[in-house]
Amino acid sequence: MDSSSINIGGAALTSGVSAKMIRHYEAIGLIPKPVRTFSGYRTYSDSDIHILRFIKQARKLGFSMKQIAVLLSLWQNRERPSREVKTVALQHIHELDEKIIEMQAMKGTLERLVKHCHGDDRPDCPILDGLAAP
Amino acid sequence: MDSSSINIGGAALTSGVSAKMIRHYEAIGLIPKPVRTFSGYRTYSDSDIHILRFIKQARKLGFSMKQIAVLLSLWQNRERPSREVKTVALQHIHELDEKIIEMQAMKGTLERLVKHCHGDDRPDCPILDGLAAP
DNA sequence: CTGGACTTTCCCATTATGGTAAGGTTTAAC
DNA sequence: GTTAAACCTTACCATAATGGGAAAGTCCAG
Repeated sequence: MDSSSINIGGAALTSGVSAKMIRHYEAIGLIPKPVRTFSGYRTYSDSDIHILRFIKQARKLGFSMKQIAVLLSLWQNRERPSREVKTVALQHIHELDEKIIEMQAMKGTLERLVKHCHGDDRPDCPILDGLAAP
Repeated sequence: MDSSSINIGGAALTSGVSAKMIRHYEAIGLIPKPVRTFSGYRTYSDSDIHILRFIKQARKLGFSMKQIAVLLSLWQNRERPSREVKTVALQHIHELDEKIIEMQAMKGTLERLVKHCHGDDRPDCPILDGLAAP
């Protein structure tokens, strides 16, 4: 056996991607089908691990699987224009921004309601009032 | 017919909750089963609409369905201690905060990477490098 | 050679929402 | 009075990314 060839469990450990998700990424065509042993076990090379690490990192930064598919193909294409990579990243930053702003608005509204709620045994509650009358 | 009794379409229009979701809320037991006409059409009263509006507003503030179930029962209980409502709201604010912080961290990392990427025809790209080497 | 740790595939669950299809009902227009 | 549009019903499927579990096969160390 090639010493750099490992089972899915080892690939999960060294890449930080769960075995479950490695199989899933394979099923949706995000990663190439790995070589199988005679008995059907998947075996992963260093290059496979590298790909998994890339995916893991992109997930940590919140990229969607579709965006990651694009990033992966750009990563593997030596001729890519960095412009295309930057476009994907900028778009994702924009999405993050919109979600952050939306959540901050929710938080602001809630904090306003909470501030006026006694939060004791009494039943009157500006929070419920605020939900009932928008 | 009671003039304040409307079909699911009218309930959707006046509450802002889609007919699809009204049926769904009924299916999961979040709202009471509405009266049906002889032919099986759901009919909604003013009080039903009021409930739907409450749910709609809570969703706009990002509460989960489970939290909304709690809020609804507190809303309908005249004896509730406002403390319990406040607890739910504070917990949700906390969740929002954690998500906001996480997304801001992602955004910060991405902005750092993007700043160093030329974004032109050249293939070298610090964004891809950053994803490949965490 | 046996038991434990691993692997395989398959199915189900999550969250909240939407789409579609096949069929019944109501209503307004002719 | 009939018909067509606009509504309603249920049932199933889909989304995004992840985890859980079962049943069965494989590998290795004692």
